[in-house]
Amino acid sequence: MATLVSSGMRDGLREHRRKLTRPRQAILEIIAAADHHLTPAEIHKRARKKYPHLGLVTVYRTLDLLTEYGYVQRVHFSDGCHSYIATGQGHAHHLVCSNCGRAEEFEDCDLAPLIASLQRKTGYEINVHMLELMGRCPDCSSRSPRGVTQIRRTVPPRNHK
Amino acid sequence: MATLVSSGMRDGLREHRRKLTRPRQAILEIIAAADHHLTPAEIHKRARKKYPHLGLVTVYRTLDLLTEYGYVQRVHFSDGCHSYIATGQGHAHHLVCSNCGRAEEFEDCDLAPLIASLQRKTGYEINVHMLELMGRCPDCSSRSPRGVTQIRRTVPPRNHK
DNA sequence: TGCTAGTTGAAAAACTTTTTCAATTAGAAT
DNA sequence: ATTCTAATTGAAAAAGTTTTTCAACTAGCA
Repeated sequence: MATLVSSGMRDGLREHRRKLTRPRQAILEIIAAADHHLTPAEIHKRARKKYPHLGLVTVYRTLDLLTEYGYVQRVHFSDGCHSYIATGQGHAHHLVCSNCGRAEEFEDCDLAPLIASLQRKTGYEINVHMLELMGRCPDCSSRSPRGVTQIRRTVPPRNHK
Repeated sequence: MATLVSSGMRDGLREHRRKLTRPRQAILEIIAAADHHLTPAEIHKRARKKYPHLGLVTVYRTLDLLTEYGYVQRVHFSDGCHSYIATGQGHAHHLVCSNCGRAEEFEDCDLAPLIASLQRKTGYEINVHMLELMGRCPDCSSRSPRGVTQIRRTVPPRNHK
């Protein structure tokens, strides 16, 4: 598994004359192994366990690189902070559980009709979109139907700043 | 016009036992008069011309308040920065021109079918969404069809940070 | 006119993200 | 294996935005 990550990534990086370093491996492995989105700080903390030397700056740089090459995706939050999540195949958006942080991916094309209709109505050439959806996942919904008791919170509730 | 802004706002604020102060008037007037989204820093700069004492902290606090009560809306950018724009009637999203910053509003209900379909597919109770669309508006498109020459740029090109 | 809760501004703090730069290292060539 | 070189790293500092603190101030009501 770690091998898959590494070999797939090595090839991808080679095409761009980029190197597969231990820090980069550590970071991608953390993200690939996570079951939900992670902040740069959290990624740093986790990756340090495997590679204690790792600096936060490298995490940021690596996340930029991985995002650019499509290995991970940025998740935007309304407070302006970002989290990162491994990329599935060809998907582009996430529906994140506001309680446990679990994320479902959905396809870009679900948004296509809306964009097409708006382009027609407004005359804009729409080329960038950012969509984030949040809500309670089925598990969290059934565990606390009133939204009061929160049984397993795996995501920092508030400012992950 | 300024009167309309003030009187409408005074009533709204009174309901919440909030005061209509000079700083708040100045800030809302700036946003209402603008033809496109403004960053807190830009709002601060402009509002200072009318009310030189104004501190940036007050701008942030006022923007939170105005957003909460629905007088303005936050526009999210992928770099994590925010801009603010006056709220139209019942609209909820914006399509922002990446060249000149002009913004079109479109209705929340345009997004409803997508959300309904995702709720059905995933079982999530979706209660928060954030959608930002960007592209070239018709004017900017026709002025520089190749996207090379940019004739009137009224928005800071890059990091408004 | 006075009272009081709400508001303000300045300074400092809190954070996230970026820049700089000397030291290090992966990967290709030898 | 060894060498070479461009890419990469980490530490520190800088750059930004946004929040917190707190004493002074003020809008709105009695």
